[in-house]
Amino acid sequence: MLSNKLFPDAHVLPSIIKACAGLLAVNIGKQVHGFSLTSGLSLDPFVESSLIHFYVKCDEIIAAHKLFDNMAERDVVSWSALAAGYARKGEVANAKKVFDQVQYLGFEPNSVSWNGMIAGFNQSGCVLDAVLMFQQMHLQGFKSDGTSISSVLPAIGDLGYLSTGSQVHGYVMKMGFYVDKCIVSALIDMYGKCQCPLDMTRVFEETGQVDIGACNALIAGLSRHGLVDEALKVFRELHGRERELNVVSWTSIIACCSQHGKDIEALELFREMQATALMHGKAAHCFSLKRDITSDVYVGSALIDMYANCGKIQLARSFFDRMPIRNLVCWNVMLGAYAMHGNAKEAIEIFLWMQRSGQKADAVSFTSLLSACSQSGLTEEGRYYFESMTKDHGVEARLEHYACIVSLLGRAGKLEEAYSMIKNMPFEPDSCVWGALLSSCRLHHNMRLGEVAAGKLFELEPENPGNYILLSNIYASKGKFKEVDRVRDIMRDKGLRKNPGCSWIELKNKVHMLLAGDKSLPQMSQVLDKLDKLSMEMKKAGYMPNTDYVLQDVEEQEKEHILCGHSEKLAVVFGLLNTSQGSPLRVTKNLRICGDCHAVIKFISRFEKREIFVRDTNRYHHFKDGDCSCGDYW
DNA sequence: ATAGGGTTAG
Repeated sequence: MLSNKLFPDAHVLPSIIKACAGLLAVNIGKQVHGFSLTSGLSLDPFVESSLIHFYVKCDEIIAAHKLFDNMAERDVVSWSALAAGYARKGEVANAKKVFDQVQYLGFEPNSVSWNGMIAGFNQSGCVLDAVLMFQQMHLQGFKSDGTSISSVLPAIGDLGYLSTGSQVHGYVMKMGFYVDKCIVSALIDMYGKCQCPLDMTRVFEETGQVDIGACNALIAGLSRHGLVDEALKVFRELHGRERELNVVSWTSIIACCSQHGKDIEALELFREMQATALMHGKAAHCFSLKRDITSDVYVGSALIDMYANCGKIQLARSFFDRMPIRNLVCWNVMLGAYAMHGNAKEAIEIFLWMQRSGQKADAVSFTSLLSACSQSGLTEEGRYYFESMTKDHGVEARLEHYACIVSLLGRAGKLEEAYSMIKNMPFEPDSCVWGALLSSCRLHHNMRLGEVAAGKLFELEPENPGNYILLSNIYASKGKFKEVDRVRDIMRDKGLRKNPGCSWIELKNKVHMLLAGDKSLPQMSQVLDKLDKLSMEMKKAGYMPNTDYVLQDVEEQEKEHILCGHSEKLAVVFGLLNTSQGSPLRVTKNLRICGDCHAVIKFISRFEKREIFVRDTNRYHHFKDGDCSCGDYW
């Protein structure tokens, strides 16, 4: 238009601004705002309210409010947009104040006003306020329409309000809303979240139609209940009918597999998706190229997570720094990344930055923050944030937070304090909390509390071999071999075996799996030779094998263990033999790294001049020049 | 003519 020397007027501008809001094109939108100011078109009420909405969508509530304050006349639309904006930000008090003001000034809130509030509260996770808004709407005599219903259902699901959900379901039937695809999907989602997989399936079957949204909701719901095979079946049926699978279908099923340990299936589905997507041709390809997809909040968050999981924490951070927009997930992923690497100082730095940016922290943020403090021994900082969480941030402590704080105190040797923390918890401690205490008792050789924790764990999860092993380790470290045997007997009677240790290493695009005492590896004799040579060098350097950890491997497998060593050691040496001098090694282990292996790998990193990354179930260990990033605090 | 609200995944 401009290059044709045509001047935009007050009719076309709102559409342009709406498009900017839809694309979250912040900079272009601001340019259009500038244009409307210089041209005088900003005085038009339509232009003004579309601009308010634009700023609300781009999460710039302050800019939206400033605009609102300068308006000549304010109508229902502008009031509602502002109220919804505060709801989106999770500023509940402000949202309600502005919303009440609409009625106080004599305006009638319409369905868009109500629905905007419900949707806004939903987006900021204020799900209880979303449901209350819905109920208030009814109390004031407003009938909910399809939009209100599909907005409120996910909130009801998050809260697990099954009876409210069923009431809404009844209302849906009465009003004939079953034809609305969004509502059907939302109902399936709600029953899934309310632990009712049967009602979920019933709704899906009752509606008869195979809508893609409903299928996707069903797949997600089945996945939530661990019904992976059923989810795959629904997906395959959908796929087989040559129906249009959308990106949500693929994402749901891939997530379902990767969240339930089917990593290979997840990767295969991903490949299959790419092959299918190729058929959609150039249009999709051009779209993803033109749009810098790595800066999308979701893609970006996943990339940060992936690089952090692969040990490339600096790369993860540089992606994070370049994100144009960051949402809660994005911040939490970065916090979690630092927690996994035990970088508590950086985690705290990110947390403070998050506060300055106006992003509210949630329960997940604090889990990472506390876990980071616990990993690094920042005991006082961890205590401070645990208190501040409820007091200053309004986040109620959950089980996982107690598990973190117990582990924080326990690692620091404050076992009695950790125990009294458990005793004073406002709810029943679960296996994670007791497990944190037991691990700490193992670390500090505390038999008395170790027995208490183990006793609880044997009730809570009698089939988990890890707890028996930990208790027997405590006994072994105290020389109480009778008790060691007693625990071993219990394990044998229950038919439990120690989970086999297993490590992975990726070499030349192939993942190699190594088991403790594995003989199937073709290069095993070379690996053992190398290990022998390294042991000799280590002894020359004054290294003493840690018998504390050898004691955990009594019984038949003992000989193999001593001969072949633990899987992480094998994987590291296997990596040494198959990579060029000086290149880094990355190993993943299915259990926590063993203390003896930890010492050996420290030595190897210096002697062989290699950077070695080992990820265990708990965190990353980054070995370099004979030291580990964990500072031996673990 | 022009502005404001919805489901499923990460």
